[in-house]
Amino acid sequence: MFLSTFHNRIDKKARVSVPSAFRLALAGEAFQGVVLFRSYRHEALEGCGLVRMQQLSQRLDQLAAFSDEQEQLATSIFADAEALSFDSEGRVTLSDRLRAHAGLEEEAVFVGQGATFQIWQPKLFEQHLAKARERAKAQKLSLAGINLPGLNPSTAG
Amino acid sequence: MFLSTFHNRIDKKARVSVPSAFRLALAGEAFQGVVLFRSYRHEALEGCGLVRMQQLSQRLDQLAAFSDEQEQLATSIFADAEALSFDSEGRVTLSDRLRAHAGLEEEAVFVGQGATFQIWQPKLFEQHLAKARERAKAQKLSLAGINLPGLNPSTAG
DNA sequence: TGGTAATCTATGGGATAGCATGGGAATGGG
DNA sequence: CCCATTCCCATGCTATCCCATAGATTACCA
Repeated sequence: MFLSTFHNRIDKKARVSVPSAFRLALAGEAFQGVVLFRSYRHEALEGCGLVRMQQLSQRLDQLAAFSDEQEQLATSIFADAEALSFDSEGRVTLSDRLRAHAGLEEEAVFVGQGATFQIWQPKLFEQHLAKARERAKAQKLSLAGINLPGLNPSTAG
Repeated sequence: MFLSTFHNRIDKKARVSVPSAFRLALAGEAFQGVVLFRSYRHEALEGCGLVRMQQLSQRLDQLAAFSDEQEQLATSIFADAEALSFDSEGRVTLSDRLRAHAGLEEEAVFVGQGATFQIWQPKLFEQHLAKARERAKAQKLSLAGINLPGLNPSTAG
């Protein structure tokens, strides 16, 4: 599981430490590294382990229940994705293409999303988070019967 | 289950003992620690075990991969949550971010909420409790038809 | 029943290991 | 032969581990 947010530096060689908590979440996988691709919705990167990408691939193969749009989306993700392995210190090197898309220069914010994570340029993430929080608060999040204290007003005691 | 209220000190290293009763409630889980996040509704922290978060993550993941709502919810919930493991004495270290949100300095009040718990700054909790009691009194709240001696005035002999 | 010993919880502080970070050396493809 | 990437080592900081103490409660035994 990817939880919390971490704030790391990108050095002159475009290397950045993947937070140890995230590395721990991937410790069981054969491929020691992360898969990164450009978010189609945000000026940010999406990331996960290789295992998840494989599962996604299988689901696409077996199920034809996806819409054309979704299939296209998935295809573009696979085409865009890069598998980056950890160096001995737990860092990965970001390509120019990835950095350009997310506006990454000297700092990166790693954002846990449960099964996946995102990488943001600090200022952009600040804006994004403010918006997300506001909307979440306004909408009384009640998706799929999810009931979380502090999110659903109805659970007040 | 998290029951009762406990009053513990926060030391200079921002460590605080999680009440042994709460640790006992989490004894069966693989991850020995707690997940904390900032409450939306209060100037306080919400807490639970990692298992609860994983269940949430799975439900969210199955629901609608790549949907806007899914992503927004994931950001609101998981980006803010921190998984803090117990040290050998059953303490956790609070981050600056968590402490700032709840106004925590030297003391913390752990408040059982059943499936979850809260952490409050003592004075703020006192105020919160007073308000909650007042409201309950005014509305003569009953728990959805549940008749519990000592809670429902009407049952008094 | 009373008194003492043992245990557990909460707390504090010092030592140590791990993490994030930076720079140089070796490697290999163009 | 040059440039870019990867590997390896050094460093400061912080978090974690480990030990010590005190108070309270519980267990035990006479």
